[in-house]
Amino acid sequence: MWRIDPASDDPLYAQLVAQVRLGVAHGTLRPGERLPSARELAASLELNMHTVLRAYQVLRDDGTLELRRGRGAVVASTATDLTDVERAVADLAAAARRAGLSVQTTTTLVTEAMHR
Amino acid sequence: MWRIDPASDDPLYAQLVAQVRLGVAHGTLRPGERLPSARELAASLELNMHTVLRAYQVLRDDGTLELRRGRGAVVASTATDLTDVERAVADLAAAARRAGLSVQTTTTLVTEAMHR
DNA sequence: CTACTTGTTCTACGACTACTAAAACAAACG
DNA sequence: CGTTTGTTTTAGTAGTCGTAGAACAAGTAG
Repeated sequence: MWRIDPASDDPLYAQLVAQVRLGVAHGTLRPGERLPSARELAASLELNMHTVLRAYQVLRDDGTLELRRGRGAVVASTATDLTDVERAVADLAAAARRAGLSVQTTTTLVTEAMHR
Repeated sequence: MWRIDPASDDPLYAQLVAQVRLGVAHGTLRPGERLPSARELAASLELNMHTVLRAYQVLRDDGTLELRRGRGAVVASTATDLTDVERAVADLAAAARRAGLSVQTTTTLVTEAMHR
């Protein structure tokens, strides 16, 4: 885990957010599991503590993580079954690729569909 | 068409990009059709010409539009059938909503799935 | 050919975001 | 108790977003 690309267009904190979300969605990160502390993760990734903390705070506001002083960041207990979603995602990816759609156009379509 | 929200978190040019992409995907904008000139659209939306032009340039680099001086912005001829994609998008949106996933997490999953 | 339209390029500015940095603080842990 | 860890504050640099004005080049239309 924790593959950060400083040269990416996406902000560093957003990359962390996406990775945690994917980990939780895929079951790699299980509810109750503890993530590295902000200082620890920042040191190992050669980032600033605030950058890591910002990602953690986004995920806390999102309901994905629970943050407490002295304990650190813990994955919240969501416990939803994502098999349907995973299959739908795979189907969409295949259809979009077949149609020659870009990733951006595809996510734009998804965002629009979910905003209704 | 052309509903811009200056208070949105998304940049103005990104909103324009998304709307053109959706228009092309849904068939509202057909290949060969001409979009308003950058100055014209900027005036009617009360934006700066550069903001509109930036959106047009993103779409040109994307292959969605063709830009030529004196003529303006024209929808490129892609002509792909999107019925499969539309159905897959609707299925995914339903599954994600059923699982209680946020729009962001869902698009993150889609992005990841298409990057493989 | 001429006049007009339209995209292209350049410089510049103010506002905001992203990231880093150092420090001090408060709550929970062992 | 001391340690760990998130929280908050202040500060600086770099980059993006949007606006603005101007000049330029390649097409279009008459």
